[in-house]
Amino acid sequence: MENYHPLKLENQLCFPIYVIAKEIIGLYRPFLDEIDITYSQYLVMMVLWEKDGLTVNQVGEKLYLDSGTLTPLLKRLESKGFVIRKRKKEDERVVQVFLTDQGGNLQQKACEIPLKMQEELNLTNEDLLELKETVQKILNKIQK
Amino acid sequence: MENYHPLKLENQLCFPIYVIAKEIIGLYRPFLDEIDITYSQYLVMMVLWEKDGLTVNQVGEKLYLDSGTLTPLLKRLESKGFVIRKRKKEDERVVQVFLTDQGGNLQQKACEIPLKMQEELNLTNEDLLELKETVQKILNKIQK
DNA sequence: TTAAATTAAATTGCGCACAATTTAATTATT
DNA sequence: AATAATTAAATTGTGCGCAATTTAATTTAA
Repeated sequence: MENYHPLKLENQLCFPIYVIAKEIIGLYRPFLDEIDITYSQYLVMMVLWEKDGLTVNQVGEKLYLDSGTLTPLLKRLESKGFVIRKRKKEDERVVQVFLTDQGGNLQQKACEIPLKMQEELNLTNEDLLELKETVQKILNKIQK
Repeated sequence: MENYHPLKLENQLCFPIYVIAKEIIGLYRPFLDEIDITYSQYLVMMVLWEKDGLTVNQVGEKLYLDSGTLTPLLKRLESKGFVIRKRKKEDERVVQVFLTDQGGNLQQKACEIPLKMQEELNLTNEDLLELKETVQKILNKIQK
């Protein structure tokens, strides 16, 4: 019987998760290219489609991203015309992010993406649910 | 009963995977800082500890990375003294990557990391196995 | 055996992701 | 009211990650 080698790639937990995340994001790419946004930008847009006018901090809390990532990302979304960034009158430190009309309309174009991705992944609902539940369970543990 | 919203963040599959990968890599960081490598560099070192002298292509196949990522990464590992890159005599297009003594010795310093990470994650063996199996299952499906 | 096609790595360019620092505004203290 | 502490975003710097192109070596075909 072979020894257990904790430093072998095949025995790593994080590696397959890291790979699968990259691979799935890669599958998104052709669909997202069509609407001219990246995966990270898509996440930001989803957050704003759910609730418009959030601050940079609030977006970051939902996506686990900091201002070092979000500031330039939001500027790119702004230069594409999907959002505008406005400093709050009551507190000039705070920047709120608002959807433009174009940014709002993008949701209609994006709404086919989840279905297309489901076809792309071609997983059973059980597999999907199992994965989501397991990952969520771990995530909750890590972040407690 | 609420409608199902395919564009809501909470209904995304990839997002929690992407977050969990980032979070776990973040937990590795303090341990990897001690031996002065990044997570990606750690993956490359694990590959080389398993089999020394692989080509850039072979490392890339194992880690799902291309030369655009690996060439600069390997140069950084080389400048730290952990590997050396040598073009093959028989085929000058091919670059082989070899561990230096320092690179080989690093394995002894790294071997406590998996255990420390397991403590950090504080997951039951069942959780770990469940996650790994589910992720591997999906990964196999995606890459067929 | 020269020309064409292929291959491996390197390069270029862009967009994250994050640590650390800076800037500017606000709030809390003295 | 002036100072100190805190806060939000922006900035700086480093290192991926990947698409697209380039360079150089090798192989295949004409």
